[in-house]
Amino acid sequence: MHESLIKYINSYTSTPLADSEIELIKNTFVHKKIRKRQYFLQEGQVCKFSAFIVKGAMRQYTVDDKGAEHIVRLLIENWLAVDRESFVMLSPSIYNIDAWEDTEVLIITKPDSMDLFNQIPVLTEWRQHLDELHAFAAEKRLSASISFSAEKRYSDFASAYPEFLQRFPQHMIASYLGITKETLSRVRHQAAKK
Amino acid sequence: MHESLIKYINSYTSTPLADSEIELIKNTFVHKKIRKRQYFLQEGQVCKFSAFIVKGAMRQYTVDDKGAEHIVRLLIENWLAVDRESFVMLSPSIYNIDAWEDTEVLIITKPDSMDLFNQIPVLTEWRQHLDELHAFAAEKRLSASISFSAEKRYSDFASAYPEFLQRFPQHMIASYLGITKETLSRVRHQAAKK
DNA sequence: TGGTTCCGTTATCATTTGTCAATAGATTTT
DNA sequence: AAAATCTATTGACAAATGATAACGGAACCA
Repeated sequence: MHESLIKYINSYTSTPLADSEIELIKNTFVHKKIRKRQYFLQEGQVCKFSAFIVKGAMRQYTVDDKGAEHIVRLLIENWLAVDRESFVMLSPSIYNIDAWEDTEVLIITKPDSMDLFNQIPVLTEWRQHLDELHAFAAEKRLSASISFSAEKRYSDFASAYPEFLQRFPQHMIASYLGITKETLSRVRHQAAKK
Repeated sequence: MHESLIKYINSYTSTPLADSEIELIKNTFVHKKIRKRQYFLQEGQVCKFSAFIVKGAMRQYTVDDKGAEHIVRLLIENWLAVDRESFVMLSPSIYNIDAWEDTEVLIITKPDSMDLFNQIPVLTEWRQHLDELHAFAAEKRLSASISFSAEKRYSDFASAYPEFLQRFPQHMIASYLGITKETLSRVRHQAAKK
């Protein structure tokens, strides 16, 4: 169950985890199943857990005054589902996170994660690396959102994350790109003609 | 010259820097002046320096096929001017960074910064904190860009960063928000009537 | 199996935003 | 001081995107 997490951590650290460290990780991360459409986090709650996705697919979104959903992140295996600001600051979250497929996660609380980082220093490397990747991706997405047309954003997304197109319905992709599902449908129609 | 950097670091760490550590920092960060309109980084170059802005204002932007600039970040005192991906990965940057006001910065290379982080462990705390703030801000900006109208994005920006309105011309604010200067002018006109 | 919801597409029309052009005042340069 | 450049605004028109409604088919549920 924890193998994919261990493997994932090892792929980002200079020295592999020792057996004792692996034990510690296994004892700290708790396995949990989240069924399709079930919430992992609801707006207004403090995000008490960070969830490593072992299997499945989730989405993180806000809901506006008119009840419309705006998806800020789509998540699959090997990603962390968490509202980082709420998790770190203990502030109420503005996001909802729920499962789109039946999902299995490994969850950890903030205090447990702090202990774990203290006991396994090499994890700090892992976190730094993740932070960097996260920052790179955020920068690119931001740059795309202010610079590119809907069509270009979609084609970039489709080539960067082809598996997402298979696993999430189009109206969620549209929301993630900041356009309506009708616009996405038209954009795809245009693109197909070329 | 380095006082603002020292002060800034101390404000994010649990224990203040020792005198010897401060000396080390002063000897590692190099002071540099960048005149208005002078480049700190040009597209295609590797970003060899990270620059802490002591005084002044800068902007980071891409240039598209048609020669239009798209500003991804506006920077003032106490911010870091750097293309993080290029700095870390040694890859050619897709960004330009130049000074909008006459600017004074403290610059450091990647190797020097790695040495410094090894010699002053408490700096890791500082970096983690900055990474978190950076991630929070990126999340919010992204969420705004897919969810809100131009008018709402502008008013949010204006209340979050009022000093930027004073220091950067409107067409740069517009570019940062992902709209044209004409649209921003109209949006402001509308807002003023209310 | 029959009904219900979900999903994607299409059409029409409205709204927002972009493009292009002209203008006027500030600022900078020569 | 004159010329050139930069900045912000405005108008007319075009293009992109959103809103609403209708439709058929697929998936899901009872």
